[in-house]
Amino acid sequence: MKARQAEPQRRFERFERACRGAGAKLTHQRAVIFRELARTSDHPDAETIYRRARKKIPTLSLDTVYRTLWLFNDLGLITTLGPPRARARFDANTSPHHHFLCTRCGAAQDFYSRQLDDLEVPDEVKAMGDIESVRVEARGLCLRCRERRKTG
Amino acid sequence: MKARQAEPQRRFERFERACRGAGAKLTHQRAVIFRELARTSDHPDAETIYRRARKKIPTLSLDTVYRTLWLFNDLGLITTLGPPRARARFDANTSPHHHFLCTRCGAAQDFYSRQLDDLEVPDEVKAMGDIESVRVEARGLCLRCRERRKTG
DNA sequence: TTAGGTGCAAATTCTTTGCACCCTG
DNA sequence: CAGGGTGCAAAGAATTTGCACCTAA
Repeated sequence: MKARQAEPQRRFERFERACRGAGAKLTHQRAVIFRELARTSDHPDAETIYRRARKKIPTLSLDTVYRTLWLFNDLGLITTLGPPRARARFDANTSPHHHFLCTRCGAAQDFYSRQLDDLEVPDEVKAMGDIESVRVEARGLCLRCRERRKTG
Repeated sequence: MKARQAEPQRRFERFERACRGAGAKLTHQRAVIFRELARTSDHPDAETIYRRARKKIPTLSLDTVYRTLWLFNDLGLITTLGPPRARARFDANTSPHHHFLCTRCGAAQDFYSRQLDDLEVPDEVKAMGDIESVRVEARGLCLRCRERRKTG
């Protein structure tokens, strides 16, 4: 686990390539923000990243952090926890089920699978706390958005 | 799939029991909001539920919807998509991995499992769109929060 | 009756935008 | 040097809170 996380350099090179490939400039801010996110595994929010990055760039502004993070997200360099562009979303279905989330529009669909309901997680995870539920989250472009991409 | 969702009555009874059990009053607003959420599987946000519930109770206010939803969440009657009390959270780890989320404090931890990386989802899901990733999301009380619950 | 619940309005918190200046390519 | 990027300040969303009245138990 430690070993897998110790690849900041590799990630940074990937970041450079992605920026160049997309014609996005490689600014100091972007580099610092990316490194700050790549060095941790605690899934920080924008405010937290802002606080940390300011130690390197005291003049950095929070809105730049937001813009930069969503750019990275669009470039496929990072992802978000939970539904994309999240605000709180609720689910009254308390029976075991799983989710498909559209990365473009955020739409969610339930799906069912006996096999997935009984998934075993590693002991390592059981040691993180008292597990209440285990669900599968599939992400991708939903049919409607795939259609739209072709059209508009 | 249809069959499993067609249990609004059962859900509603569960809702009544949970309210009574917790000493929470069974108000008209709560009943309507719960039913509105239980009847759908589209994982609406608070605003959407508000719009729908207003057809039944035109004087309903948005803040009541919020209060009610979080109450239901605390009673274990509903859950949220993604991290609890969500604001956007970011992840620069693009290698296959999975998440443990604390339902109390929202903390996230990564975990790894070759076996879970290769999870197969039902064909039904592949028909929902172009799947980009499949991850496992385990939820529960993290060690720190479990400790706190005992103490304070 | 009465404690908890609701609606309203105002306050917060979180995120996005417009614009003038700056810097990478 | 040109066009995208940044910082600032202000706007806009989303969510929460204080308070007086209302209602289920």
